[in-house]
Amino acid sequence: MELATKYSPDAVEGKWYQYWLDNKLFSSKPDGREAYTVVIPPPNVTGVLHMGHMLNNTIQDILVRRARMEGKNACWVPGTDHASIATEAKVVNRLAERGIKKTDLTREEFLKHAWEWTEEHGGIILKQLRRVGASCDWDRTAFTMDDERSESVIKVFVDLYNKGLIYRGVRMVNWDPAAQTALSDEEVVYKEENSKLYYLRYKVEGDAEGRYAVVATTRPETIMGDTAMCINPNDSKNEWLKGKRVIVPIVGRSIPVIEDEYVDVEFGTGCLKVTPAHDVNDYMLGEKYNLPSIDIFNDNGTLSEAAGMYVGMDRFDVRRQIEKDLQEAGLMEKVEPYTNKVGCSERTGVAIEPKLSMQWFLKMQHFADLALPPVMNDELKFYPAKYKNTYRHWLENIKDWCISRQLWWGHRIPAYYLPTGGFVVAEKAEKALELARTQSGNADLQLADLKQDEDALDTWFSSWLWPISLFKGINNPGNEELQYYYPTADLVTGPDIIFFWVARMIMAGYEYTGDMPFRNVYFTGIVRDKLGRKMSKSLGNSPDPLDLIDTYGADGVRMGMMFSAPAGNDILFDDTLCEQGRNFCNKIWNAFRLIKSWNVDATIELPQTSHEANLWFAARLRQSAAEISDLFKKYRLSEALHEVYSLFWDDFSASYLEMIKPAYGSPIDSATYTTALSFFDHLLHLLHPFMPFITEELWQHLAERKEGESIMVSPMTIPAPQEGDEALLAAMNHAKNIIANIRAVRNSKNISPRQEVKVLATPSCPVSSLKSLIEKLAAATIEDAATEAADGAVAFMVETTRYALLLGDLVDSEAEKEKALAEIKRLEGFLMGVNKKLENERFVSSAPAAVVELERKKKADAETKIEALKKQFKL
RNA sequence: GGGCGCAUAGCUCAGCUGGUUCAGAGCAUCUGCCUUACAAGCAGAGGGUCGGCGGUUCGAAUCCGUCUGCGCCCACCA
Repeated sequence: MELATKYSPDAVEGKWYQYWLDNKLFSSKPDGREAYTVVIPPPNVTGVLHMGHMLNNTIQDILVRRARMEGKNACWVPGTDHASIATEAKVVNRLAERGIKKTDLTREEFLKHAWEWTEEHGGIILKQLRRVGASCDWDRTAFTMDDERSESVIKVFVDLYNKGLIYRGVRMVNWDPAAQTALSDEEVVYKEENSKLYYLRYKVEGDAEGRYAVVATTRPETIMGDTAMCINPNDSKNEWLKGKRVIVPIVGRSIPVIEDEYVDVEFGTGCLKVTPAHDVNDYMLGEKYNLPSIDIFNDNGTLSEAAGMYVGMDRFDVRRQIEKDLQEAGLMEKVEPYTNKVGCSERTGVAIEPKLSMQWFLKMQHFADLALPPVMNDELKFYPAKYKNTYRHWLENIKDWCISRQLWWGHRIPAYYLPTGGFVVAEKAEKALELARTQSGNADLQLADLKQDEDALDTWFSSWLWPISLFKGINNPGNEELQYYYPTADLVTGPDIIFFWVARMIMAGYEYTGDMPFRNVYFTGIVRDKLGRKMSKSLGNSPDPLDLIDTYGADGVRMGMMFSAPAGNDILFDDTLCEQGRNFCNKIWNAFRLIKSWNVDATIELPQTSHEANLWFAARLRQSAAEISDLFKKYRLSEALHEVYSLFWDDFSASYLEMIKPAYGSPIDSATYTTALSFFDHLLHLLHPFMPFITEELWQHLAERKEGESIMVSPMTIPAPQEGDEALLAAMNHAKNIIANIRAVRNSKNISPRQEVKVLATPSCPVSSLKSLIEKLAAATIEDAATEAADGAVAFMVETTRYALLLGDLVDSEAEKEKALAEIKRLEGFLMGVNKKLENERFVSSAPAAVVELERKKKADAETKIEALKKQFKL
C-alpha cells in the first residue's frame, strides 16, 4: 500500500481504536501473569473532558500500555462519579429553566429527573476518553451509584455505625445556603475579599455617664444573634467593663460581658461580640459559658423569625440595611475598609454560613492511625515525595468527617427513625423494622411507621471505596478478582484531592482489605496556560481537548501534554507543544516511508559502514531502552519521552538511516534492511505508550499481521546493554566530532555542503593523514575527493549523505594534549578529596557500605583514567 | 500565624551522595539551504557572574547560614 507523504491522524485513530475494541484487546481476566491494575479517578458523570482529564488520563494510559507490552496483565478500570452536589445543582438548574422548583417535587420525582439527566449526559466523558486513546477495560465500566457500588456504600455505613465509628450530633457545620446542605471542611475554599470592618456601639446598661463599648465586626447582620460580649481578662483598657451588661445596638437586648483569653487584645477594641449560632469560635465560647444560642438564619440564607427583625431579607441585604440603620441611630462609631478571607462553597461559590445542625459524622482518629504509617515508611509511595509532608500534616490534625449532605442525589443514609424517638441503622428496611421492634419493644411496629433519614451521604463516602468496590470487595470480601487485582499498582491523580480522596482510599483500603489500595500514587500538576494562569471557564483560556485532537491528532496532543509534564509540577500548556508532537508523528511516518522505499538485493554484500552502523545503533538502542526503563520506574515520564524522542529523531533518523541509506535508486543489502526493520519495530514499542495510534498503524505495515494482532499486546524485546556497547557508542561520538570538524572548515570557507562525504577510517589510520584529509575535504570538490580515494591510508566514498562513521583512537594533537593535562590535574584534585574521605575513619565506619564502596570505585576509576591519559600522551 | 517547596539561557525545565555529564536539554531567536524520506524538514550560530550576600572546602549550581522574590498546603482574628 502506498503511504501518504504526510501522516493523517483522522484516517488512522478511529480505525485502530475500533480494532482494539473489536478484538477485546483492552479486556482483562485474572490469569497466571502478573497483574497491573489502575483504577480511573472517576470523572463527574455529567462532566465533559477538559485539559486536566487529558493530562491525567494520558499518563494513566502510558503506564497501562507500557505494562501491557511488558507482558503484564494490564487492567484499567473506568467509571464515573455521581458527584452529588454538582449534579444535583445542574438538575435543579435545568428544572428551573422549565419552571419547576425542587421543593415542588417529591424525592422520588426529583430522583427520576436526576436519573434522566444522568442517562442523557452520563458517559459522554467516557466516549471522549476513547478519542484520547485510553485503553480502559470498558466491560468493567462502573458508576458510584450503580447497584454494586451503592450496596457497598450502605454496607460500609452500617458496619462503621456498628463499630461505633459513625455518630450523629449537633455540630457547627459549613452550610451552603445555595445548595442548602452541609459541607465538609475540605469543600470550603477561602477567598480574599475587600470588605469593611464595622465598629458598633454597645451601650453599657445602667451607666450613668451613658458610656458604651465599641465592638469591631465584619458581620453586623449577626447582632440579632448576639448573646454575650467578650473581653480578655488581662486587658486593662477594658477592665471597666468587667461584670457589666451591655445593650445590643438596635436590637436592644441586654447581654452579659464575659471574659476569656481567647480574645485578642490587639484586634479592634479588644471587645468581641459573641454569636454562638453563627461562628465557630463563638460557638465554642457559648458552650464554655453556657450562653443561649439564637439561630437567626433560615437554610437559604435569609433571616428567620428568631431574628425578630429584617425577617425574610437576604443576609447581604441585611448587612447593607443595618449599616444604614446603625448610622442613623448613631450607634456606628466608624467603618474601615478591611480585607478578610471568606469561606466559600467549592461547588456553588457562595459564602458559607457556619450553622448549627444535626449531622452524621465519622470518627477519623482510627483511620488516621491506619493510614499514616504505610505512607511515611514508603510502603506506599508518593511521587513526588514532597506530598508526604502534606499528607502527614493533615492526618496528624485530623477532624471528624461530616458525611451527611442535605441532598437527594446520592446514597440515602440507612437510618430509620422510630415514631417514639430514637433510630436504628440497617442495610435494608426490613432489617431496620426488625431492629426497631426489638429496640422499642413494640412488635406491632410497621414499615410505614419508620421514617428513613432524608439526607444523602457525601460523594467521597462512595469514592473512598472505589478501588475495592470496583472488584466487589465490600460485598464479597476476598473474592478471586479482588485477590488478583488488588492492591492496584498506580493511582494517577491531582494533588488537590489528596485529602478528599487519596487519603480516604488508603483508610478504607486498610479497614476493609487490610492492605493498601495502590502501591504508588503519581500526583500530576495542574494544567495552566502559557502565562501560568489556571485554566478556567471564566478566563476562557482552556482549550477544548477535542478541538486540539482534531487539529493535531490524539498522538500529537498526548505528546504535547507529556513534553512538559514532570510529576507534581504544574504544566504550562501551549499549543505549540502539540505542534511539536504532530511534527514528530510526521517524522516517524517519513522515516518509515524511507525504509519501505528501498529495494532489497540479496546479492549485495554488507557494506562496512552499514555494518558499523548496525552495531552502533543496536548498542544505542539497548542503552536507551535501559535508560527509559529506569525513568519509568521513577515515574519520570516526561524525561522518558524526551529520551525516546531524541533516540528516534537524532540517533535513528538523523544518524543511523543516513549511514545505511543506499545511493538514490540503488538497492540495499538484505542484512541491513532486515536489521533496520527490526530496529524500527523496537522503536515503535518504545513509542507506543506515548503515541498509540501511529505506532499501531506503522506496526501493521511493518509485516504481514493476522487479524487480532496488535502492537498493543506484542511484547517488548529489546535486550539489556551488553559488554562492548560503551566502546561502540564512544566511537560514534568520536566520528561525529570529526564530521563536525569537516563541516566547520567548510562553513568557514563558505563551501556549500550540497554533496557531503562519507568517511570510513580504519583503526590503523594515521591521525596526521586524517587531519590533512579533513583539510582537503573541506575544500574539495567531489572530483578532488574521489581522487583522494586512491590514497591507501584512508578509504572514503563520495555520497549524498550527511554522516560518517569513524572507528579507532584518533586523539593526538597539541590541543588534545593540553586538555588531557588539565583533566589529569582535575582528577588529581578529585583523588585528593576522595582519599581524605576514605582515610576518615568516621566516614568509613558510619556511612552505608554501598556509599563507601562507591567512593572506592570512583577512586579506582580516576586512577585508571589518569594512568591511561599519561600513557596515551607519554607523560 | 504554622508547614512545605521553588529561584540555572528569552520560555519550560534537567543537573542524583560537592570533582567524571558541570554549566546542559527542548522550545523560541538569528543565519544559510525547496537536498533524491521528511520545509510538519536540513545545516549552523548566538545566548547564563546557576536570585543576592556570607561561610565550609584544595574545589560549590550542588553543603550550611542569611536576605530577597515567588508558589502551594494547613489554620484563621472577630
